Amino acid sequence: MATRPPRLTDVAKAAGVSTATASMALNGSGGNRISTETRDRVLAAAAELGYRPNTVARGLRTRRTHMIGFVGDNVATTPFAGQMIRGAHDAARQAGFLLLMIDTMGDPDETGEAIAALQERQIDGIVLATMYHQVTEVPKEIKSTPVVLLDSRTADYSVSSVVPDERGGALGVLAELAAAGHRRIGHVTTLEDVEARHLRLATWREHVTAYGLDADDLLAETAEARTHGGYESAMRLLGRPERPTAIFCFNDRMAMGVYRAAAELGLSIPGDLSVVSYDDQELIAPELAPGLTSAALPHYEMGSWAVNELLRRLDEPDAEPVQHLMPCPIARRDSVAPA
Amino acid sequence: MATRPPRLTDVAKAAGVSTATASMALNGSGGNRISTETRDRVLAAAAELGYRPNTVARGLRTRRTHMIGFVGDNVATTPFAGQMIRGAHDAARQAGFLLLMIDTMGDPDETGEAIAALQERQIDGIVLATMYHQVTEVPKEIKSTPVVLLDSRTADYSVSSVVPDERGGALGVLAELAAAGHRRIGHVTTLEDVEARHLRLATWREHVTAYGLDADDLLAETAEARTHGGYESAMRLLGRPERPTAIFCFNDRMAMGVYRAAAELGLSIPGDLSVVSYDDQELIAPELAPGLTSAALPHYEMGSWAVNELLRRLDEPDAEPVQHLMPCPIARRDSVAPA
DNA sequence: GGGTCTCAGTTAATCGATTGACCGAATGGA
DNA sequence: TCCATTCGGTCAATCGATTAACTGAGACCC
Repeated sequence: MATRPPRLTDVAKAAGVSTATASMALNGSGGNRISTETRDRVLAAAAELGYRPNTVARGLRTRRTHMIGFVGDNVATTPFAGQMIRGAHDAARQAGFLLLMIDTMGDPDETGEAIAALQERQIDGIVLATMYHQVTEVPKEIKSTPVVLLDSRTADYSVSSVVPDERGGALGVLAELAAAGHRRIGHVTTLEDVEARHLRLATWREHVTAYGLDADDLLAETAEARTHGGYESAMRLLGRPERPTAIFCFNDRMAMGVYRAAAELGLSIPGDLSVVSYDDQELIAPELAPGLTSAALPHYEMGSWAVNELLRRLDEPDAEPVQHLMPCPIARRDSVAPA
Repeated sequence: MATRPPRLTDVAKAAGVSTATASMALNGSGGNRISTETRDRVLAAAAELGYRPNTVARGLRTRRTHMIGFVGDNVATTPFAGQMIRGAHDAARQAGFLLLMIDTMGDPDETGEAIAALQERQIDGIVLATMYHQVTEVPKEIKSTPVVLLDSRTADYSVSSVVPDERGGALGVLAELAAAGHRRIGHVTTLEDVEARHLRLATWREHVTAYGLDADDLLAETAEARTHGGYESAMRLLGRPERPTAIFCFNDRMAMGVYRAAAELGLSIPGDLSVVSYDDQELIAPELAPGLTSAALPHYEMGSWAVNELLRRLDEPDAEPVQHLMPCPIARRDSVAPA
């Protein structure tokens, strides 16, 4: 029981062949130099002994560790991280890779350290994930290591990246409102200067001005992207002389505040006010009453896309970098009714 | 730029010493066989070249990879996972270790595969994490690999483990109610047959029967552990002739339903009804109005404890296994008022 | 019969570090 | 003066795989 796990030598000995032959038989490499019966003998011996290759030794020789570094800026504290990681994890697993995870807590120094630590371990590539859609730079520590950006992009598009199609998602939920006949649509957005804010805001602006409404004039409110911020913004928005018949929220948390404001003002959702939002957070959107129609951030898909793109680049290091926009599907619930 | 990263040989050559000397100088090993000036020369050369050891080669030789396998049963889909992972991650990082993560989706076959995949990569030890407090078995694939259980334990306590002190947490929130003078305290619990349910329910029962109340008779309701389940349970509980003045909820999601039920019945919280709960989920407990008093699950602390215990066992493989109960601090908010 | 292929393997170098065994010079003790 | 230590290093084996180069036996062709 306390014996060491079997090595390739043991398998070779048991099958009566050299380690070279054993290696080729097990890996199917070396063309057809191994006869079928020899291969079977080796395979049988390996199974018999419960042989598992030592991938550290293999990695030393082949310079491939089948490990991917996953560097996140706040993996733990955001509810989105899970799906991103799982998407990446599943795609990696499928290809025989494993994820070596580091959370940098958003500290650039930490990021440098993290990348160094990963490179020391000879990871085959790196997925650089941010928890919120943004524009970043690739740390200089990454030299020739292949890298793919997850939920961010570089300013010059020089590195493969995947980000949510914010515009598409925003158009999607706004279309829900439009189809229900809404024209005066308010927007409640965040204070933070992030890509998501800009794109959602711009798309909303474009949408309402298409009706000849003056977006600047009256319909957007800004606050901290939490329940309370949503509440205050909604109170202001709904307190106006000509109140909007619908509100598009920056995210579900703010929508939660909008719900509360509506309740306080005696407005029923969706009877008196329709609400749509972004993120489709599982702990919020479906749990509110009525269920909130929201554009989902495709975290799982982005995670898996990033890994697959990275794997592709391992085989074709000189392939052109790709910028991918991942569609944001609309989760339709009961927060929209005819105007 | 496209040159290979420097190897130990390069450092040795640059410093005019053998690789053995370079290795010892860099690692501080070999006692005091290296003179100070030689050491400085080697260190300078390494810094100059930007030398980073190849830990794959090192791992092959030393049989230590400084990687810990983190196997979770549903890492992605639960909001708790993040803190558990980060606790483990931080503790590992601090000691120069990295986490190799696998999510098994709760599938036992997957777990076996995962462990094999990790062992092939020669990880130094394994943290087996479950997302909900439960009793498990250690998969037989783990033979001599050191392992620590995170948020679960074996029936026979043969493996080190850490779980939340459910009893302590429940007593804590119940004490909040007691201090406010509540006696008729209802309980809303989950249908699921999990350790958390048993311990919280038992503690509540013990608490209320201490007042001479008959727990069986009237005060516990069971439903699915979601908002709606909490809502229905609360409706039943509050519809009784002598309604409870306070409710202890299995978790925050159910508490959310209790809030809704109270609102519908025209009961104000905490004026007419005090509510306490368990889990202290960041997206729920502080966001509800009024803020919910809840016993926090110490996921971060458990994660870091598990890794530290694992690291300890790497040095002392024969140490007695330890079963640790991690305290659940009470997050006091505004959902409790005098009866 | 001699040369050339193919087949089915084996031998040995290699990946990049760590480390036990060894070694020459200087120091110290008797 | 001579032997034993200590000091400060070097040599070479080693971890467990992969793989380029080689080899011996038959088959095949002319």
